[in-house]
Amino acid sequence: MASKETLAGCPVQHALQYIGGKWQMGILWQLRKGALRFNTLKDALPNLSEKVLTENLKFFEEKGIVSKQSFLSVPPKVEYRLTADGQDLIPVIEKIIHWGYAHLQEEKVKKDTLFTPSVVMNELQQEYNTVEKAAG
Amino acid sequence: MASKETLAGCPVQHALQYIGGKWQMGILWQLRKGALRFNTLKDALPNLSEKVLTENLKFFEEKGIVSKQSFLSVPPKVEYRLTADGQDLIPVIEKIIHWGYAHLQEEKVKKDTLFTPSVVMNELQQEYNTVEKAAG
DNA sequence: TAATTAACTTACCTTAGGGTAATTAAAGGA
DNA sequence: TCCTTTAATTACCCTAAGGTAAGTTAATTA
Repeated sequence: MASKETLAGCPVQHALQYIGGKWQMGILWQLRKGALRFNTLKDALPNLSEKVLTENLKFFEEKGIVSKQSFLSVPPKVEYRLTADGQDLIPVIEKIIHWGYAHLQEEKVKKDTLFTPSVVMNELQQEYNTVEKAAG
Repeated sequence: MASKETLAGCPVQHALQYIGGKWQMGILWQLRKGALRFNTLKDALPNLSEKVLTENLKFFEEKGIVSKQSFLSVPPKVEYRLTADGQDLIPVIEKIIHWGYAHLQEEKVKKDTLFTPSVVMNELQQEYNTVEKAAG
């Protein structure tokens, strides 16, 4: 996540530092409601490895998007939460998720449209009926 | 741009196909007002190479985000424009640019804040006074 | 005849993001 | 004594995105 330092003069490139990575939006989205522990976060995002999660959290922390709270205990307990700047990203991510959701449905419906369009629609709506499941 | 086919079931990953690339938002943003020729697009986005522009336009076309119109002439003339689906992405990109712009200013101001905060602010506002310049 | 033009294509290289798997710390429990 | 737990770190590897530079096309123009 070192190359993300460059081209900071452009709003687009700047924003891309925080949302362009494969797991970045997923992580931030999970944190939108409050603090989460490392493993909770990890479990919420299947296929996300510990290494990548650590990397991303460290980057977010350095950039002031996420804050970290370590409890001195054994085994360790660490909580992550969004800073004010991080919170500002949530509506942005929300908009992206909405677009993705809408056009994902569109795509799936196009493929099956010759068969059972309404059935497909219902399946999709059940599958994605909560925004909870939208990121990850 | 081949790996972007995978993980299509997640709205976030789906959207990332179209906005996660270094130049994707810049290209789409330039096209927001109407058709542009290949070289016009290229000139509007400094440091974007022809190869990468071609790759991205081809991808967008395959995905139905951008449409292409070739005029049979020598030298060739080709125009690109957003499809309806592509247009849907503009408000999303707009939101991203707004966030990037705001937090870019914040960052720069933090660095120089001990010296001439109001001067810095003015410079920044002049530098970025048009949304035109926001993407690229 | 040679140069210019627009929109590519091709070949090559570099890098960084991400994946996999093993290892670490210290305390408490079986 | 060994295992478990949590939050990392470390050492790899692989791939794809992107950068660089040169070549291609065919008609027009100097």
